[in-house]
Order: sequence, then C-alpha cells, then structure tokens
Amino acid sequence: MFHVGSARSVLYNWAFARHEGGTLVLRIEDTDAARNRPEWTEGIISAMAWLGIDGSQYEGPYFQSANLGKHTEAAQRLYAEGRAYYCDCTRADIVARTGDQHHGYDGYCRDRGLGPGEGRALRFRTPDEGATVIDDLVRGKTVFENSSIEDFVLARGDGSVLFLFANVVDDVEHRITHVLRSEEHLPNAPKQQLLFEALGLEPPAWGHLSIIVNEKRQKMSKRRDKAALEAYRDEGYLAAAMRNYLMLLGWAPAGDREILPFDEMVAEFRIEDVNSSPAFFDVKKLRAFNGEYIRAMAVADFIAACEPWLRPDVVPWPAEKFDPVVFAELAALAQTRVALLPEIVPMVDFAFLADPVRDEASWAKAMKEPAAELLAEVAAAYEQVPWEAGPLRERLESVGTSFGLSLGKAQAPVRVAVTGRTVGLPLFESLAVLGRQETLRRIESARERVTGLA
RNA sequence: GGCCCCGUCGUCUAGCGGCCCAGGACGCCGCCCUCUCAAGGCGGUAGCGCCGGUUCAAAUCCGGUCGGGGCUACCA
Repeated sequence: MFHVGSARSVLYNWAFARHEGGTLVLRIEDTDAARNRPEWTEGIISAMAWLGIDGSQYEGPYFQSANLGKHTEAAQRLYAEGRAYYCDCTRADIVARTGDQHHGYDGYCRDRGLGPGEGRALRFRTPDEGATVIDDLVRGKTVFENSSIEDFVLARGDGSVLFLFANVVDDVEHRITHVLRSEEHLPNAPKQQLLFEALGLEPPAWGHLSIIVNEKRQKMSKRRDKAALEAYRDEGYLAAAMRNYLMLLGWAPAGDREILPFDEMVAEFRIEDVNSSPAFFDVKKLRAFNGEYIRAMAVADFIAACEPWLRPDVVPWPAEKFDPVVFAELAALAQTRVALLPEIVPMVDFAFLADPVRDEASWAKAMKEPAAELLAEVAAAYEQVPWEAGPLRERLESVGTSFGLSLGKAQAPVRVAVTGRTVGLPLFESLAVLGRQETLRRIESARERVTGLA
C-alpha cells in the first residue's frame, strides 16, 4: 500500500534527489512482512511509475534482513563499548514498577551487568545529561533533553534488531545523506542521532515533512481515508495533475503560480521552503486541477487517456456498437466538460447504446406540453434537412418559434428523446454524428411514449 | 500523564518589521456569454486563534494562553 503521506515524501525526495543529482533508495522498512507481501512493494513501484518516477531513478526494493550481519555486528560493538546493556525486564515488570502504561523504561537493568542470553533484550544506554538537538531542514532546531529519552531497545531477546536501529545501520550502508520523512518520525530522530554518534558516525541531514490530514485534521489513514495513490489513478485522475497538486501541499512556487510544468517545480523546489504545518488533502481542488490538465491536452492525447474506461468489459454499451471515429468527434466536444476521465462515458453513451438511457427526472422535466406535438414537427422538419449541425439547429429553432418557445426550451424534448438526459454535449453536433435515421427513430419512439402516457 | 510539533480566508497557500485596513488558487455567490451542461470573461464572499510585551511601526520579533496534532511497544 502506498500512503499519500508517503507519496508526498517520495515526491519531495525525488525532487530533492533530482536537485542534488542523487539517487532514491526505496526501502521497505519491514524485515519479514514485506517479503510476504510483495504487493506492497509492487504498489509503491507502480505508484511511483504512475507519477513519472521510473525504475532508473531509484534503487530497491531493499529489505532490512539483507543486512542482518551488519546489524548484529553494530549491536555487539555498542555492547562491547558499554553503550548498550542487556535487560530481562518484561513489559509487565516495567508497568508493575512504574505503575504507568505510558511510561518509558525505568533503567532497572542499567547497572545489573547482565550478559547476553535467551530472552534478554539489548538496550541503548542513553546519556544522563545534556540534550540532543535535531537540526531539521524543514522545522529548524528541536531540542530533546537526553533525560527525557528512555533506554530504548536495540535488539530483541532473540537477537533480531529493531527498525529504529536497523535503519541507522542501513543508512550508513547506503551512504544516505538526507533523511526526508514524515513528521511522525520526529521523536525517533534524537534516538537515531544518538546512535550515529555512538557508532562514531556523522548523522545525516534530517527533514521531517508534516503529515497530511483528513477533514477531521487527523493523520490520513489507509483504513479510514482514501490514502492509496493507486485509488486516484483508478478514479481517473491524471498523474501530472496529481503530482502538481501534491507538490503544492506545504510548498508554493514564486509568483502566485500554481499550475506549472513539473520540471519548473523541480528546478525551483528547495526543501527549506517547505512549511511545517499539516495540510488537508482537498479532493475538490485536485479535481479542479485535473480538469485544467485535461483541457490542456491535445484531443488525441485526451482520447488516448480515456482508453481504460472504454474497454469492452467496463463499458455500458455492446462492444460491437463502439465506433472510434464517432467517439473521436464526441470526445472533442466533451473535453471541456470532463474533470475526471470516467465522466466521458455517460456523455457519449447515447451514441453506442441501442436505446439511450432514460433518466426519469429528465423526462419529467422536458416532456411536458407541448412536447409530443413539437417532437412530431421536428421529426417532419428533419426528414429533409442537410444533416449538419447548422441546418439542424435552424430547423429546430423555427419549429420552436412556431410554438412560441425559445431555442433553449425547444431543444429540451429533442435532447431527452435522443440522449435520455437533460444535460449533455452540444445537441446539434451530437445529432450530426448520430445520423438521420437513428435520430428520427428516437424522436418517434419518444413521441409515442409521451402520447401513450398522456 | 510525559516528550515533541503545528496555528494567515471553509481549504491549500503568499507574506520573513513599514510595499498588507493582507495577495493568489480551489470552493461558494452573482453577472456576461450561451441550444442544455461545461469551458471562458468579469465581479463578489471570507482570514492573521487570543492576551500581553518590544518598536515610531507587528501577520511578521518575544512571553504567555488557548486550540489542534504526532509520538509514547522486545511494531514498522
């Protein structure tokens, strides 16, 4: 699963890496689970590919267990140097002593001199005095009193190391220079920085990006919120629009610009300019951006982008009725009316359905007096006209006039008769594409129904 | 509870002591255009959480307060 929050970090990461000419390391921070859940990795990779981050721009996936030897080696070194000690306390022991579920470790085994053994965890001996300051690229300096940092666990009773520690060793292994991640990891930063120092290594530059929140201002969750990037792709959002929108969460290019080419954003982007307050993911604005990007496309590109929603197995009309030439003509008319790709389907379905859908609300609204008579007159007038938008419009307009109706009023019954709905593509162009025979058939069928009902 | 982070229109943001009785965008409202619906054009709506201080001058600096959030595992 690819969390939007992560997507955002990756995006920044990427922009930053491009800026610095670096490489992105894709690391699945899960020793065993990720191996058993290849779809996690695939999800991340496919989401990255969708956003335009191709395989040549990252390394990975990389699993912690691949570096097991180095992890235990580093842990042993810290133990040998007295920077870590063994502890046989269970969670229950600690709670019994401190009387508080939410209290950190109390340091009970600090000076008991326990050696390694089955069931004994290795804890880091946190400095008693002083403070650890995290100089963060996005939030400035944050001071953590060392006394407020508990003696956290480095390795479990079975010898396997924890994420926090494995992370540090892996960062060294990968020669990571910048750790850009989500704000929720900020409390881990001082612990890891202490670890770098204990290992005699230079800590990386930190950058903790704010989280993305839902309407309740809480961290987006995969369970509650639509946080998987792939879901947006499947709903018809364009990668370019998505990535443009995502870039604007917490950062803005100069000059009151919002929609601009990704290359320009990358060139202008500086991690130091990212603001540190959480942002709400506003789907309405994303949708508006998507519409802008769709309108900016060449018609041929728009048609190509619609393809996934035109596949025979997802489409509401019989596959053999689909005509790409007809679709191309209608698509040109639909482009300014589509904000999300799948919205194209109900706009053009009338052309490929044997009978148009019948939206009852539309019928009730449009098929009032004198609809039946008007439909009959229009049908008669359409028997002979040159079958082009201009003449079609003129004839309907003059029929309307004879009923004392404006064009706006007069077109409604015809529109509903032919397309089934009260709103849609420009009517006369649509009729021109549909053809005389089918248009007359639908008008006649609608007239009969209206008469029958009356 | 403890540690930490955050606080400009409903939302995303610009702003880094005078250019700001706060600019842009989405949303919303109105008008124009118009065969419906869009698109487009024009206009409008709405905000510096609060209280003190520093200063000739504060959205911008300082203190406090209130509010929101994150973390708090031998998970990642």
